[in-house]
Amino acid sequence: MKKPTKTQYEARAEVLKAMAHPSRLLIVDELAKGERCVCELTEMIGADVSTVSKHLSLLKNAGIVMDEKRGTQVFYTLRVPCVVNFFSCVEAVLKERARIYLSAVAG
Amino acid sequence: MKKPTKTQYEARAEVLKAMAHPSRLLIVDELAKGERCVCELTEMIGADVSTVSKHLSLLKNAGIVMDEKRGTQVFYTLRVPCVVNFFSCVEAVLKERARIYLSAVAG
DNA sequence: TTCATTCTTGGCAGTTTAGCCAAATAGCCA
DNA sequence: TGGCTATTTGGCTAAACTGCCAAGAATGAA
Repeated sequence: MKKPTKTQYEARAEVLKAMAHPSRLLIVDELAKGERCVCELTEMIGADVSTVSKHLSLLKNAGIVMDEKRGTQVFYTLRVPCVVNFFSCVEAVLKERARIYLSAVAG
Repeated sequence: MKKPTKTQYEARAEVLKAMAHPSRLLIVDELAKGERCVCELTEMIGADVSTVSKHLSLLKNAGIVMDEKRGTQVFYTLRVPCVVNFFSCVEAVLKERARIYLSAVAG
């Protein structure tokens, strides 16, 4: 990887943006355990089905998940499981942020 | 890590959202090589200084970078270097996406 | 066919984000 | 102090995002 172009950064940003939403992170986290239908995810998230469906289609367009229709249900799975690894680093950032906050309070 | 709460997913999303922008990805990529002042980053990005400054302050609030003022210049560094590791997985997603696209074209 | 279920799509209102310019702030030097 | 450079902040507009409801499409059962 030499020097990514502007377009490459845009493509990368698109992938990250697809994950940068609480409900979509919950979806990814849940799919890491195995396939789930839209109805199951909808119940977990507690939003309108149409909202969840749009989140899923966004993740699908980003290339992160894939879907498979079986009967009236649609099951989603992670297409690129490595995205789950983001969490540990994100947690590290959050810990760091807590540290900053505490040291600011302590003066 | 048992079962992240809604608030935890929101915090995580905030971190990812901070990275989900082409210019901010470029910044992270560049800071991975070492500290840079605002002026250097501004030249690389090719946007108004004020715009770059806002991107940096966003990354800083997210806990991803930190700044140090020396003279009239402000130098930024990665506070949590592991974010650089996101790229390889993001690239995997992009490759997968290209594969989907090609198979769609091929029929 | 008709009905019920599951999911997707269209459309709308409210909120957030991006990027520019202008103005304010901070540090350095004469 | 005054001027110069580097950076941040405020304000504005345009664009993008979110979530709901309503409507449409697909499947299976009666």
